Amino acid sequence: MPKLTRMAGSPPAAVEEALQRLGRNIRTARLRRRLPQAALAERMGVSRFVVADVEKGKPTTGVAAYVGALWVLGLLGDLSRLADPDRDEEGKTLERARSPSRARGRRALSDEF
Amino acid sequence: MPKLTRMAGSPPAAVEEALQRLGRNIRTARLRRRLPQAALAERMGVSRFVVADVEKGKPTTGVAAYVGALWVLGLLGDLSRLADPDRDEEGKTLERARSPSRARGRRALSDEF
DNA sequence: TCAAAGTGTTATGTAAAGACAACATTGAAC
DNA sequence: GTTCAATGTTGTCTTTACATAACACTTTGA
Repeated sequence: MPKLTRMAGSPPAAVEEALQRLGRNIRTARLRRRLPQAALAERMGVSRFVVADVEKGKPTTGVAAYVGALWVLGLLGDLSRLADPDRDEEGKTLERARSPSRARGRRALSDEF
Repeated sequence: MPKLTRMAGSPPAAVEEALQRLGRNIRTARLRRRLPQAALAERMGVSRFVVADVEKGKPTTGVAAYVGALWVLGLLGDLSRLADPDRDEEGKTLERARSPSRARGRRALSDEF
């Protein structure tokens, strides 16, 4: 990836913090299971450095590394509720009586920050 | 990344499905908000192709893209519960009366699948 | 129906993700 | 304390993620 995109290079504080917390949580779960980084890495099929990056919350690391770690640790279940349409109350409100397969027409979220 | 790691290249079905569902959920949330891929991408500071990849659940795409999309859509809150140590019951059980900062000693999860 | 906007697809170039290696540092077990 | 495994750090090399651009296809709003 060229130039380091804004999101990956210097993400907004909220995104950065969310990733760091996720990394810490994964580390906590790993330590509780008495699993060295290298062992977790082996089960994921990556090098131990990727696990270290995940635990640091590195934004440029691939999703598969994060999700794979959750999988090995048996914590994949929580992921299913992420952005769950059934729980997206604001989304349900915005979607007034229609489900288009493309985003056309006036945009609900066009310029509010 | 050389060779396309096992996790990123051909993830276990559970991981692949989890990513695809997440991608679909993000897409649903975007459509409900009447936001074209390009507009979401612009707010994230990436190209529209990255958004398309996220919605497909592409495993090699950076986490920041996924989390950034959730952020723009106002769905970052759900992420904080991912791998939450307080909710990791199995982890709490395994951690019998200690919190090491390194994984040493007999491993709890060493060869069970 | 039909035009315009949204989305998908393909191709090319570039900069970084991830592997691997070697060494330093840290902390748990004894 | 001492030892040794776990983790952090640095550096090189290969492969690929992402940007950009051009074009085809599809949906929807008028």
